[in-house]
Amino acid sequence: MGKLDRRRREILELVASNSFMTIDSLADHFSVTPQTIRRDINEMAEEGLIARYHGGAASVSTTENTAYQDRQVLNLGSKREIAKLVAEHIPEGASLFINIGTTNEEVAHALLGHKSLKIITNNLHVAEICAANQGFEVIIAGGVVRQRDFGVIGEATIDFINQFKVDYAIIGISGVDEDGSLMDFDYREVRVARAIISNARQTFLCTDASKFGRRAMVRLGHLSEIDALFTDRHPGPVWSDVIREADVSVYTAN
Amino acid sequence: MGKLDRRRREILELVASNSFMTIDSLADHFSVTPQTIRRDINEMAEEGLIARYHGGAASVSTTENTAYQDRQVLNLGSKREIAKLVAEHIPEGASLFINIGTTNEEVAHALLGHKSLKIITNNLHVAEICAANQGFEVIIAGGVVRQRDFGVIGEATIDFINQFKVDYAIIGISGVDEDGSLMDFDYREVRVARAIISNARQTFLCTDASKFGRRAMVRLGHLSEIDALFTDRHPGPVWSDVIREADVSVYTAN
DNA sequence: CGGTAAATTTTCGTTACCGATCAAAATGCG
DNA sequence: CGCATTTTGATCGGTAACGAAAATTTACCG
Repeated sequence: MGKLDRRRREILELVASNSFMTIDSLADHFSVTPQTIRRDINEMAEEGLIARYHGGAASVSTTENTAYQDRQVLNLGSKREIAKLVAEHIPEGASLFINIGTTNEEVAHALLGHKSLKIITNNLHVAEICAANQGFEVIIAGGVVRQRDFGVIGEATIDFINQFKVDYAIIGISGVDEDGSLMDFDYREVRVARAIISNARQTFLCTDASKFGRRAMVRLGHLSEIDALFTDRHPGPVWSDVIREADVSVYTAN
Repeated sequence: MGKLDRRRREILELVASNSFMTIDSLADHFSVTPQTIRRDINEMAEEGLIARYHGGAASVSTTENTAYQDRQVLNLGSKREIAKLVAEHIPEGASLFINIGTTNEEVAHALLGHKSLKIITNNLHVAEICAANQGFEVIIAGGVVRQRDFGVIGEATIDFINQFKVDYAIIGISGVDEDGSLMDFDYREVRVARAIISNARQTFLCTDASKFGRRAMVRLGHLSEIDALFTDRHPGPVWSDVIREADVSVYTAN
């Protein structure tokens, strides 16, 4: 293999892992002139290996599920802040369940600052995020993968979860009714969530305030089964009474 | 929320899902002048939300596991070709096991062209890739997630896999000895692979020719247990005899 | 060692993008 | 409605990146 092939292969790697590389930074990296890099990436762009842009090159997006990625960015700011708050309440060395939801994926990110945790999840993304930390023991629940949000559901999943008993359950939700009922759309996911709650010593509900008042079909449980609610702002006066009666600690980010 | 906030949020989404966006394409998309887009992305770049480059903006890489991503691009070309070849030998409607390995992840990509498949895997990435296809039923095996390659391993994984019996096993490997022994580095992964092979009617070994002669510690099995070998070029004369004796069909890409 | 081809650097005129500035338009608010 | 503020558009000189082509170096092979 020639030096040229090796360089082009490495360019491909660099562009792939940084998503964008300037001509100049590549020229520096290989100690060649920008011209040489231009020739490389122009030819690679013709082969469709990378995408050429003015000033550099980007990886050609091979990603299948853009719909999900788009949804994931919605309300990203508040989700991040909620996640940070939750992470501050999880002690080092704890064991956790984390279920489905984009907010929970942000929680997983926020938890990466911890040294040592034991995490059991039915969310493919959470498993993948947490696996990055050497100090974590990550366990994925087996079962059918739901296409919509990469959640794992089904009877096998419930059986799997029932094998464990952990310190904290991190739960997301699709909606909260005026009477404090926690609601979701998929009864299979609800059954998994119930198994998670009943096998955890404490349950944290993580959801942005917009979910309060949102309608969903399947009843998951009630606020009184929750120990703490983490949200971006207080959900509003309608829920003040039911939250107080349910004896839920409320933590608001910001 | 103002029109400006909405536009910036959407810019963030577009940049995130396309990894790079030019000023002009964004200006077209929002029907504003490039100046306006420049202002937007310059300010967002100051906040650290995106990365500014000459001619456009790229997503700031939040990715944790660059080491794995780098490795994944190695030999990408031949892996893709092997994967394509494998996909051509899998009939519509079949049920499959797919285990760990970057080549197998490419197989998962290649299989997306199929309409309907039932896929059971202990590889987080394969599950995620296959979940994109509405016609697929994807099942992830439960167990401990290995940090190195997002494989799921352990006793629970073996039990889970033993629940199924499928048409095809798609198997990757770390090395093949001169005597035809299939070798791997992790005995826990080997035990999962053995469970997969014994619960499949046919086994396909997918590996590039560079693995032939590579050393590894744990014996997984022997070429004679394999029905077909998919590779990028014939492994060489040293293996000709053992392959013939093992009665393995060899398919070489290109 | 010499000759040939491939790869890289150098040079230079051209094009595309940039930021600053100011004017125009939209928006918000009493 | 009218004023203040924010947001957007237009202009322009300056700079960075571009491709083409020639010159130079490197790699290869007998």
